[in-house]
Amino acid sequence: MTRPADRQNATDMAYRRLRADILNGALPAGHRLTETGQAERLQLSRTPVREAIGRLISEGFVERGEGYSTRVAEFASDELLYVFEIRARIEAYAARQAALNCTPEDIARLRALAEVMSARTPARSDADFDAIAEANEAFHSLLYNAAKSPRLQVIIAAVVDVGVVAWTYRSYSDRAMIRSAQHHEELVDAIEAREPDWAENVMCAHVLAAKACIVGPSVRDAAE
Amino acid sequence: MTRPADRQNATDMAYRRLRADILNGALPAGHRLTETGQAERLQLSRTPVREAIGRLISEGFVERGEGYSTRVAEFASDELLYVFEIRARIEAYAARQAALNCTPEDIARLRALAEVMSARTPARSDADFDAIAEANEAFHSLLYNAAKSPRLQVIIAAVVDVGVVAWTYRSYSDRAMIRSAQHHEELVDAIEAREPDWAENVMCAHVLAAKACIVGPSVRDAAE
DNA sequence: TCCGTCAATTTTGTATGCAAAATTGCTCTA
DNA sequence: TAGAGCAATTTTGCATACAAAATTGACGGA
Repeated sequence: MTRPADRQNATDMAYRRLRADILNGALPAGHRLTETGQAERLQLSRTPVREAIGRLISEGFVERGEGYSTRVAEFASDELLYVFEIRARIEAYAARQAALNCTPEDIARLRALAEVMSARTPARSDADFDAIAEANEAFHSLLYNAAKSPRLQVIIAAVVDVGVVAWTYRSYSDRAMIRSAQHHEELVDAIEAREPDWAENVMCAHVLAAKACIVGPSVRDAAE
Repeated sequence: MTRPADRQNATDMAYRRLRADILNGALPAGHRLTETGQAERLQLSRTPVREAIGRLISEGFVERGEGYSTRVAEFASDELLYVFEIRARIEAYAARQAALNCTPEDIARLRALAEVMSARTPARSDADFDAIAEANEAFHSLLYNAAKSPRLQVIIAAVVDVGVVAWTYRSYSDRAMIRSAQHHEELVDAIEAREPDWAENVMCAHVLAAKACIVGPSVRDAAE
């Protein structure tokens, strides 16, 4: 068995599974990772696991201490604040580029996703939450892809996913959820109007609003 | 020989050498990379070279096409513009954090570096150019480290180094060089004054000025 | 001459072997 | 019993072997 049957290489699979397990908490911060141990758990040899861990280290999800100590990275609470600050800037730029470059088809798809979110807001059931989260992810992905910059993809992988560690719409109040849905609609309007400044600032507000929902008002000013 | 004598592992060495060769043009954009070929060139086995190439791919310096085709990534000319736009935002944020977090020792070191640059400006010899470039790199590194965020390090590796592909002070006019030196001094002043907004905006201007020097006025508006 | 087909070579993906460094834990001594 | 020292195990880093996929090139037919 040199190649998994599902037409996808083992390294990528190991990377995705490890990252997913870190992000969803199955591998909690501080947990020790050994190549052999994970290889056994994922039913792979050391090589793909080793490469996956290498990528996760270079992206900051995993840390190497002194000696043979490889652990899931801890996120200092203010690190999460920084991440949102960086996200606000990067995603605002992506929105700006989208306003300049989006095709009409892209805009139609964005609008459809924004409407899904609005229709389900405020969420009242697990199905609502899941549908909103899914549409939200698709919305933001579409936006990143509209700014056709490989560099932007790398950055977003490094930053956005980290923010997601602690992220869930379930921590949003009804007001925050309604506002979030309105932000998405406003973004589409700004992009359709080809107003890069508008789009940029709405997106910036959107991310900073998310930050406030996640970290809570009590520590809101700690980063500054 | 399992460990190179110079107390540094082979994977990191391969990564640094490959990246350096890409950035300085020894491995030009579009050049095909094979694991075996580079392993032979760098006098290493395939494993560390493979891991290094994997990192370079995830950072966007190297691309995999269809099939067995692995090449040094091409930078579309507008990609370089995007990179400067992203840099302006990220580095401005780093400067902001520096204004908030720098220690007095950091500030003293920044000032010393800024003074080195000013003293050599405008550059009249290769020694001047080299000294300025070195001080400039040290200055910016110090700034990134002041914002103690691992995430920021990853982003900067992915973005800042790319901008350096085409970068050299030699393409600066005397006026631009003088302005650049003044920007550095102003940055230190803003940081010392603990004025995050001032630092942020000076840095933003600094990067956008660099963009104008690199890409030239003729294509200055192409990104927008 | 040009094009299709097939075999040889190249390249990548994965597994595994081996050595060095680090950790662990056991034993022996005081 | 507590602690120091040493041996066994674990873990990582690198090299290499092997299989599958892709490329290349040569050969033959039209």
